[in-house]
Amino acid sequence: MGRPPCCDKIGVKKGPWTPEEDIILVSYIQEHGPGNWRAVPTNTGLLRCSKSCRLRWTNYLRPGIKRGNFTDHEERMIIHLQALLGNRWAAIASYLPQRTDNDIKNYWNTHLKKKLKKLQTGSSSDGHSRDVSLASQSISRGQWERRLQTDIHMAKQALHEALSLEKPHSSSDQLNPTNGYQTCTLPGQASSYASSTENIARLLEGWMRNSPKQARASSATTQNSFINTAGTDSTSSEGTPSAANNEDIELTEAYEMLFGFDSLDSSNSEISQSKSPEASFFQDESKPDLSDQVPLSFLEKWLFEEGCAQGKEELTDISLDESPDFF
DNA sequence: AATATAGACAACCGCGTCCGT
DNA sequence: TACGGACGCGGTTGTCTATAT
Repeated sequence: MGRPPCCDKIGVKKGPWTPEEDIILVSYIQEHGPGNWRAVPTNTGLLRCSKSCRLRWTNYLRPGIKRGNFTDHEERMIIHLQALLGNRWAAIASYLPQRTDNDIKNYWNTHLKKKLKKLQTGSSSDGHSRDVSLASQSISRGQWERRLQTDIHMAKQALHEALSLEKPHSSSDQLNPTNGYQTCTLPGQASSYASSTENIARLLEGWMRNSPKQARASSATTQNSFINTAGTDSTSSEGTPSAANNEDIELTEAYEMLFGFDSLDSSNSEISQSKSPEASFFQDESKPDLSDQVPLSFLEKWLFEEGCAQGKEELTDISLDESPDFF
């Protein structure tokens, strides 16, 4: 029973998006900004339901999206965040601003799940499995606490960042943040996305070069090309993971990366990227608020009430001193 | 060369939540 | 406070491509 499907109207198109549709949608959003998806099909003449438009924009057309070729770093982030947050892909994606929740979800389902399974069963005799299962499943209290720490820290920083960023934006040509649209100036890009007609031109160019047969693939790749001009593709693709061989090192690195505050401050960390203006743009647009992720204060309380000796001192630093400010 | 199968990923569906009225 | 519309999220399906037989 439930609600009738939003797109069961006759004449609503389904299936893969064509380049033409993409262009129409991008043009419209450049003009009006994302949001009010209900109005998009009517105003653009697209024979798509509002959901489909939103999804297409959020997952593929939005600037700053990096597609394919997950790096080791990203992979580890996903594994650990999944262990921490579960299948809350949107929350996980908020730590990887260049990735969409759908992308991460797909990557998890198609690659990481299998990989972890393989490693767990395949290396159960050589001691690696302990680490893998640790990464994917069970987390010891101490580790969990440290994650909690990091989460609190990041959440606080994100909030601080967001609050300090809000203030300068008041000009009328930047749409209301509540609809998630701002003039998005991305790193290394002088002109704003919103005013960049070059994006569309590049889209078209790419599509023209490819035969219709390749339309689907080229759609993705050309999107990449224009999207990647916006984002910083720090990954350079060849990061084919070799987790099986380097699991211990990787896990160590991953934990350092995830839990060490030094890495939070490092300029090339995804986490630190999530604090960037463009990240807050993306978060405003489609990512959940960090504060949504874990009821941290409650968990902190619980931890302290548990009287866990192990991470108490560590937690004291952040949780007692800082988190009350945050909440 | 043709067919079968597996893998990858784009897109859809349905439910929950938020927010305005 | 209740209601309804809009949006976001996670799970699932469908389709295309690559590889194996």
